[in-house]
Parts: sequence; C-alpha cells; structure tokens
Amino acid sequence: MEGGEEAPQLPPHINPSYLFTPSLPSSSFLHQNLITSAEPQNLADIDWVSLLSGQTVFGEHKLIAESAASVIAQNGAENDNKGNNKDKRRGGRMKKATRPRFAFQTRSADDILDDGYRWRKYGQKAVKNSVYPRSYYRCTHHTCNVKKQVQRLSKDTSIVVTTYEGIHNHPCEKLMETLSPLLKQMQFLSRF
DNA sequence: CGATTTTGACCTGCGC
DNA sequence: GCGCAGGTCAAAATCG
Repeated sequence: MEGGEEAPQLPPHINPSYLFTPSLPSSSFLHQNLITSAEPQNLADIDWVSLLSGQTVFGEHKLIAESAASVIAQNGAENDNKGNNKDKRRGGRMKKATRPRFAFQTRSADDILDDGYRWRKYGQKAVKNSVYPRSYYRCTHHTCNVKKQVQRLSKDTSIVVTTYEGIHNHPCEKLMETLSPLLKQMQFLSRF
C-alpha cells in the first residue's frame, strides 16, 4: 500500500501555515507530489544517516523523519555525534548540525520538481545503496545558501526523496508571481 | 552570450 | 595509514 493518492486538498494533519515559510516548497508542489504515508521499506532503502543528521523537521516531514529515525535505530547506524568541528571548507561530510534540514518523499516521474525556487545543480554522485545517483542543488539566489539533495529510490522508482538544507532568506519567486495579482486586487478593494 | 548542466578531480571523515 | 564513501569544485559542454 502506497497511500500516495493525489489529494485535491492538503491532508488534514498538515499545518497550512508552514506552506508559506520561505524554506519550504510551495503549496501547489505539495498538493501534487507529497506522499502522505511513509513506507518503511522505502525508507530503509535510503541512507538516512547521511541525509538526516541533527535535522530539524516540521509538519508532515516530521512523520517521515521520525519513521526514518526508527529505521536508523533498527539498523544500528546511529553514529551521529562523532563529527568534531574542524575546519571543513570543501568536500567531506560537513556536520554543521546547525542548519535546519528535512527530507520528504514525492511521487514523480521527473527528478526536477517545481517547488517554486530556482536551483542550480552543482554535483551528482552515485550512492552506495541505490542504483540511481544523488543530485546536489543550490539555490540560485545571490545571498541564499540553501541546498537540496534529490535521490530516486532503487526499490520504487516512482518515488523521489528530496532533502532540503538551510532556510531561504528571500521570498519564493513563483509564489510571489501567483500572489501579486491577488495582492493588487486586495489593495484596490481596500480603498473602498 | 549568459546561465545552467555535466563530469572528473579533489577533499574530508570514518572504519578497519 | 589506507581505502572507501560522500560532498564540492570548477572547467568544459550544453542550452535557451
């Protein structure tokens, strides 16, 4: 059972307020793509230890991350707090542990999902427990240092796992595009 | 022609 | 210390 039926509305347990948090994907993105029930075997297929180390999770993502944490515990792979903070400039596993990080699954035939932000790919790597490579993206906004990783499950090829790292310090372009006519109308109406 | 992707090299942490 | 795995850089290629 996948439980990934495309819902016309947001699932009731998703807090709508977080849809407008700059760090998170746009609501339309979630409407179309979010899988609401986490499948344990799918979660086990991902290297969650490397994806989710000292992460902060919100709302729906918390469900998946919690499930992932249980998978990690089962595998006995909880080797987390060993990252000592030396200078990490390039490469390697940077365990900053201060950046908010969360992951979620989506069902899509396309790896590149429109979440409202513009991303530039800066790397791609083959990961050990997956036949599909992991792609690395950075937000193209000048002052924004948000990254994301995209990886397709080898077991269920219709599922893509996206991991966000960091907080956007600028508004979502797509969202503002959509909202601007509405805001204009509201400003116009507020004059009466 | 500028922006983005591709891709191999390079760097770092970790386990043995 | 060595090798592996994962993350990033940067030059070249590609795209719009």
